[in-house]
Amino acid sequence: MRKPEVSGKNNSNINSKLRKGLWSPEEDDKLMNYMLNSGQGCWSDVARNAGLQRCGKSCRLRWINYLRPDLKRGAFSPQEEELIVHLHSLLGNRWSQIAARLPGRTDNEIKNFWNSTIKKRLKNLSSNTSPNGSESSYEPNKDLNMAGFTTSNTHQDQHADFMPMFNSSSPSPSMHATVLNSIIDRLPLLDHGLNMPASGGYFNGPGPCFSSQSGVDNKGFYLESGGVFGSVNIGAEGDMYVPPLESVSTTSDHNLKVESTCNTDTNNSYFDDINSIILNNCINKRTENRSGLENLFQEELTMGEWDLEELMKDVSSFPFLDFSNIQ
DNA sequence: AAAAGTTGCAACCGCCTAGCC
DNA sequence: AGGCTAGGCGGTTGCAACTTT
Repeated sequence: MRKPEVSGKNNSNINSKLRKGLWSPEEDDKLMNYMLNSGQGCWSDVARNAGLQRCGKSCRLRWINYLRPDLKRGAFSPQEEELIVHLHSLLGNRWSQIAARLPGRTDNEIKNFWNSTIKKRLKNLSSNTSPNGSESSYEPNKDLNMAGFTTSNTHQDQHADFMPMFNSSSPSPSMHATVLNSIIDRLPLLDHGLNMPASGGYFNGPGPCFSSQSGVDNKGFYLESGGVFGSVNIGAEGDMYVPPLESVSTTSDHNLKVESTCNTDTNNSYFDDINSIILNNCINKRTENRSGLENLFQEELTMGEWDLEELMKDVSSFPFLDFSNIQ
């Protein structure tokens, strides 16, 4: 944490007035009141109109990570931990994508949680289970990786974080990548207000608000205990409404770009089917053993059985997955 | 009780992309 | 096409709080 401070830049009158560091309760009140009354617009306007001597970016961050009314706060539940582990094994360090599937949680919160609690736990597990007990052999993602992704911790190797390992009999890596992306694209995604309309429509009702997305079928899922998502419940509320799926594909250098070949106009039944297959493959299996995270992590270390061959078989029967253009 | 070490997490930084002109 | 700006993201930092010695 940082002490509240005034920016030290002297070459700009504006910058020299901008505060940095911790937010005071008064600042929080100003931002909260402004957001509740006026809604989100341009963040630099928000900062100015709310009477805050902060940059827009700082206001945005404060709102998203701390002030948003739908934030859950508090410790992560075992179910949430489990889900984070699963999602991380699929998505890597795409914290925003992971957060989008955890209602009331922010990417920053999940990132911090991962880097402190889960990494530490895995490190301990790894040192306990490795033959030589050497800590230097610790590779977080590799330990976790039920899908067999190879990992690296270097910034430049983030691409590799998401590359599946293939044996000699596997189809081409690009085909697998396509399949993986189609899987990722179909993981349930929660839009908990990070992308609010400028009109302020976000505040039309109390509590969490899931917005619909234009251009995508609005069906979504309703998840029940023991349903599509197995026994994974999110928080005390239990059941979740999950809005339509959103593509995860990205062109950022930090992430592997895998072109989705999916047709977004796909018949809903395909979404239902593919989600059943995917979620049954990558989540339900893992929730069968409910005797605690230790077991879960141990399982991750020893099984790694996310059967891509089986998945290929399942997935390839869906016409919206067109592999014909894969090189 | 005090110093040293560790942890948790809020906030910043730098990079990237999209949109606008 | 190129420059500028805002928003978004992941990585990193810094420090209060907590724990250990």
